[in-house]
Amino acid sequence: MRTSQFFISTLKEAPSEAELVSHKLMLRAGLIRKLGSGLYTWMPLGLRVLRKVESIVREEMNRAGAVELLMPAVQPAELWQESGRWEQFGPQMLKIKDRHERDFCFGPTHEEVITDIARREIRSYRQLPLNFYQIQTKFRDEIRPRFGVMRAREFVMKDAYSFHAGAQDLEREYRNMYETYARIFSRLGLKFRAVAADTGAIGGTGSHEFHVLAESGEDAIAYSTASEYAANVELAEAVAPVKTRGPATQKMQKVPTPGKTTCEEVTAMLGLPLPQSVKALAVMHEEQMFMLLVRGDHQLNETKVTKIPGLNPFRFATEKEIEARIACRPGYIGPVGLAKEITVIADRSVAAMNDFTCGANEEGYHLTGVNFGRDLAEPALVADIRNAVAGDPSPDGKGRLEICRGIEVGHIFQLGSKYSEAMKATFLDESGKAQAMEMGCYGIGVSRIVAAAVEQGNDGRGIVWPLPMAPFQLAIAPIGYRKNAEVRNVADRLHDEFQSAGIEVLLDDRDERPGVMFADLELIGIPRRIIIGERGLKDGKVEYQERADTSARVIELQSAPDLLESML
RNA sequence: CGGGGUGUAACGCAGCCUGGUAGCGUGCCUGCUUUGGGAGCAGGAUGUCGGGAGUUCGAAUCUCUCCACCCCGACCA
Repeated sequence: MRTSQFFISTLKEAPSEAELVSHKLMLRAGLIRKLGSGLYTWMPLGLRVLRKVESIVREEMNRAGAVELLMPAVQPAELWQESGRWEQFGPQMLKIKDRHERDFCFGPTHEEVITDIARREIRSYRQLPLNFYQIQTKFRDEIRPRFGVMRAREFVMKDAYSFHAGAQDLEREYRNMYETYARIFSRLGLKFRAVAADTGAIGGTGSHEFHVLAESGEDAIAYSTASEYAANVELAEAVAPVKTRGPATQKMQKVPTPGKTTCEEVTAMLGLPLPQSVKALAVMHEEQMFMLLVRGDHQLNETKVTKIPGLNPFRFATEKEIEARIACRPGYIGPVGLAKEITVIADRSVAAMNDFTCGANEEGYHLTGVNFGRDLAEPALVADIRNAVAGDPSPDGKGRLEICRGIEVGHIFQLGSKYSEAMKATFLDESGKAQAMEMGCYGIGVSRIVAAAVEQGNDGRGIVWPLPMAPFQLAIAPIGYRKNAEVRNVADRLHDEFQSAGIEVLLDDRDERPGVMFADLELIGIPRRIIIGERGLKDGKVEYQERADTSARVIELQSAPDLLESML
């Protein structure tokens, strides 16, 4: 490929809307262009990268025994009403009407469509198991699209759905997909980690997320330093502290804390350590109020709270509700002397505290030296309601937890029979009895992978692609292409040789000055380049440099075929 | 959705407070020179100043309204 026949459009400065490195670089390198919020054109150069990812995903899915198909992006409402998700999916689903005023949606996912296929096509256990997949554009109307194609509304996804005669076989395929995903991300050259995950809205039993590790990732991952344990912080169990509660050693005292409403402010003022304080949060389930207690240095985990019976769904109490039921302004509320109808739920670590500090239920005052059993009743319920933090014991009992950040690029679920039952996808088993199929589903954010790779691989000069994702494997940069016939001839010859050997080579025949060429080639991140100049050619030499190298090395023009050899 | 911010040339920005008919850098076009790290000189093109309404002799600038985009958003009780 020659630049003159291709399209490269780089920017010296990134558009101001871009915040993240990957977003900036993808715009500057001309990989993508924005059309609207969360809507991006994949420019020719970016599309080459996207296709690379797709084809690796496709190869590995095929190798794993999955079968590719392609479902419509636009789906009739009836299917979604049948599964109950037409309403449930909420505003994230783009709903549209056709000319007959019939309801459709632009598919955010395809469980319904594939289950419909399965119930029509699969009748016998003899046809099972099956794993169908597609690589396709999805649309999810995100509340806040951001970071370019990292969280776009329209994006490319590989989604696979498997069907099984029993739970055991589902588990087998789940493991198969787990291994396949690990192989895919390894082949893509990404640093990643598989973590246990919450099943979220899609439902089901077992679930793992695959995260590309990056500081800018939107998800926090807790992992053990001493074992394979890794989980999304949403899910990671914050185990009970090893230390049990100590005896009460202080008298409860009411101390004035005017204007100090946060645990940080109160402990700072009183000269106490932050972990000695308790944060009280008033939440509502319908008309009932609950008070949740977490240690001052901990954070509430809403997902965990939702799992407490009787608290799904819950919301935070308004200022008015707090004043009506506790007779106190927010900022000073606490569990002591609370009305009986307010249920107190304490985090495990709070339950193990003695002599703690909390709000006094009186504006401008907090209590110190508070102890359960003496100053107030034991909490009605002790549960895990906080986020795990670095230093917590690992839930598997091996080592301690560390926290890192990741970008979710894959997610696998054991769905069970949720959809097959709702949509009556049954098969006849060996005894001729109709049974609901067991299902699994497996997603990969293909377009997000591209952004994640840039996030993981970049330097001051631009993108550093993992070799398998690079838009071209080799660049030829001739200096004085138009002016010097010998330079031109050598460049053309090498281009043709490499190209016919199957190397994806880009010949920069724009006749730009060297600085411009180098800057562009480095920005777009082509992993290897050969520089051809009059100077070196006199001695039969050219230069070779890899993207990560700081300087080029001079090689014999004669040895170019060896170089080619090494690339194949 | 709530809060904050920004919309001026392809990109980055100034001008707005204090109203007087739009500018800088980069990029783009032409010519000459140059050619090993984003060239120099000379010449040139490009703006519904986000849209609409209003105030005014006069609006990028003031007022109202709509739109788009960006950032933050459990709580810190």
